[in-house]
Amino acid sequence: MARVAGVSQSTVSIVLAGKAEGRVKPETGRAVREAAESLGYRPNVAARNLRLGRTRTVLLVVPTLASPFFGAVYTGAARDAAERGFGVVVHPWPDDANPARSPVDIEAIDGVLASSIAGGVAGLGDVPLVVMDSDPADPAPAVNFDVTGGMRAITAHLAELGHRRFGHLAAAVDAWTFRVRGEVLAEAGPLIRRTTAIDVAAARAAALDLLDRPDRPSVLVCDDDLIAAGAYKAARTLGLDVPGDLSVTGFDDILVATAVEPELTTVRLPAEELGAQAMTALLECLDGHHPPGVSLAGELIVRGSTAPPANG
Amino acid sequence: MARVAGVSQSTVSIVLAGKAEGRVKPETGRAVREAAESLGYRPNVAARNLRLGRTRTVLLVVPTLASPFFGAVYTGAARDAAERGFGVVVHPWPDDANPARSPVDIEAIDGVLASSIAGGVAGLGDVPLVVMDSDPADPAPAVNFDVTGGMRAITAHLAELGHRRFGHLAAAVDAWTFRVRGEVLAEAGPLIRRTTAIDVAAARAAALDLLDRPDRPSVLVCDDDLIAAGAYKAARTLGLDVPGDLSVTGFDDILVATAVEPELTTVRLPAEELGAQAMTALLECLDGHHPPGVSLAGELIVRGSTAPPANG
DNA sequence: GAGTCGTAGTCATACGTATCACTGATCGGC
DNA sequence: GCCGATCAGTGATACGTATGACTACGACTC
Repeated sequence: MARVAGVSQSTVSIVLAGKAEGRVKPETGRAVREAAESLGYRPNVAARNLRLGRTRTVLLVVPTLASPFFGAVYTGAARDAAERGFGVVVHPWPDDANPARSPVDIEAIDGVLASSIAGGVAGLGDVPLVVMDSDPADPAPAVNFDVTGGMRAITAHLAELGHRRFGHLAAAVDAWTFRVRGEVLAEAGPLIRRTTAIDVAAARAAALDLLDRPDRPSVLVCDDDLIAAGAYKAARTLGLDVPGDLSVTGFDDILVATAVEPELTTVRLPAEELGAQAMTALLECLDGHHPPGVSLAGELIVRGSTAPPANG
Repeated sequence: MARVAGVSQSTVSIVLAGKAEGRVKPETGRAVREAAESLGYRPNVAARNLRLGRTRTVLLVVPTLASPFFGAVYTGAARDAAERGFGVVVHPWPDDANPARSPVDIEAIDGVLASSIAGGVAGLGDVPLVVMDSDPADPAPAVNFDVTGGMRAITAHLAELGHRRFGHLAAAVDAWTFRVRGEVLAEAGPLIRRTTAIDVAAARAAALDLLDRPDRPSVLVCDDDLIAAGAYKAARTLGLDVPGDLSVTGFDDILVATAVEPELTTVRLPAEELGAQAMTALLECLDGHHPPGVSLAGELIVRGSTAPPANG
């Protein structure tokens, strides 16, 4: 390669690293790039990584990718990273994973972007870390959704419609984002609550539990759109019309929200934006800065699943 | 590290690479591993990659990760790869991506696993390649679903119920898997067809087109579960009951299939299995073998969206 | 004309691993 | 007691890059 261009290997390195400014004559630089192009030459990544001790790769830790939500987080993060020449390796961290076993080559990673919903990011050593959906008490830099605001928008909407007493289908996941939902809802008024896995069938069973009683609530507030889909099924089982006899709200605005009938009133969380902002923050950390925490607003999307309660 | 263990760097390398058999005394090996453990030492990946000229990393090319289907493919592939000490980097290839621009460091990749639905895998150079959902005429080793069998199961089920004339909501994607669906359906009997994007709203519009006519079909066969969700909405708009007035079938059995009401009759495609088998085949290729093509059977799942036609 | 400075590029080296060729030591066989 | 063989481990080297130190050369200053 260097021979073809008629220069030394050093010069090739300088030019292709984009550091030619003021150190290499423009025409020499051009000759190098042309030679590289014609030979299809690309610098060896492994050698570069070895020399620099950095890999321009960050790790994304999420509970699973078999969820369009985290797929969107990945998409946003990867786009943002690519713009700065970074790659993203994703590490799904299912509930049943053994946290002690880290199948990831931490040595090959410059930083970590973790969803707090994922089990553990402990034991990853001392790499720069940005957390998504994290407890604000967490010392690590964080990029969060304004879950409080989103939940308040829901309760305000429901109060305006005339609902006074809420049923809450809470996700049985120990994460800050779900705790906040519960707290905001509890502030808003009296409620009855049931926890459930984030799963249509489980949510249906939990919803039946809440609905099949004399004092049943006029609305089911669900921690997740999938749970809301389960609530729909429970309503149908009991012969309740949504939203005539029962209002339902979700959270996230995933695909399912518009696939069901009636379409779901929910809060849209900008998942791609979350990934992108979190990646931006992480890359700031890698540059030695200390980016401020970010809070992304959700947006209440009123669709057909909410209406005034039947009994006024 | 070598100093702590009291041996040379060579020996450390041999032990930690797992090649100690017959070359290093068991107790020496144990001492090395203990020293590594206590120091938290892990071999440098970049140096290993440089030395070996391989990275133990493969690239997965899919159209998007914001779909649980490809998320599942990833999950299966990653699990299978991890068992053999390989990592997976995923490269979403959206329709609007510029195929000429390959943002991936091909130099850092040992092989490629590509969904034929993804735009282009051309220009990736001469790396080993396994294709999923590929045209059987494609020379590359392939791992496919038995789409033909799945589609025949659907037509057989519908014929048995008494349906004679099909409406087909076809995905407007130029890929083998969708072409086959169309061909099998055309063999099965007379049909009217409309293409649509794989999107609830677009599918609803296409379905309205098929249904709002005097000779409307008694069943809508959809290339994808999401399209079926759109068909549901069209039916509701027209006041048609599913499955009383109109049967609907999907394909894939994604989450949406059980979130809608009535739950969808569809063909379950083992997406994780696809990813895993394809990865197995790719790793075979990397070992210099030529694995045979694989065809994975789908399974007809009869749920509540199909019934005999109204007019008998 | 000697000294200084800037420009354009080269040289040598180090990153941490895997592996080939090699060395001592121990041992069995005759 | 000497030879060959086996065992257990070491030494030296190369992978391809980035970079600090260095050189060659001309221009400019006084």
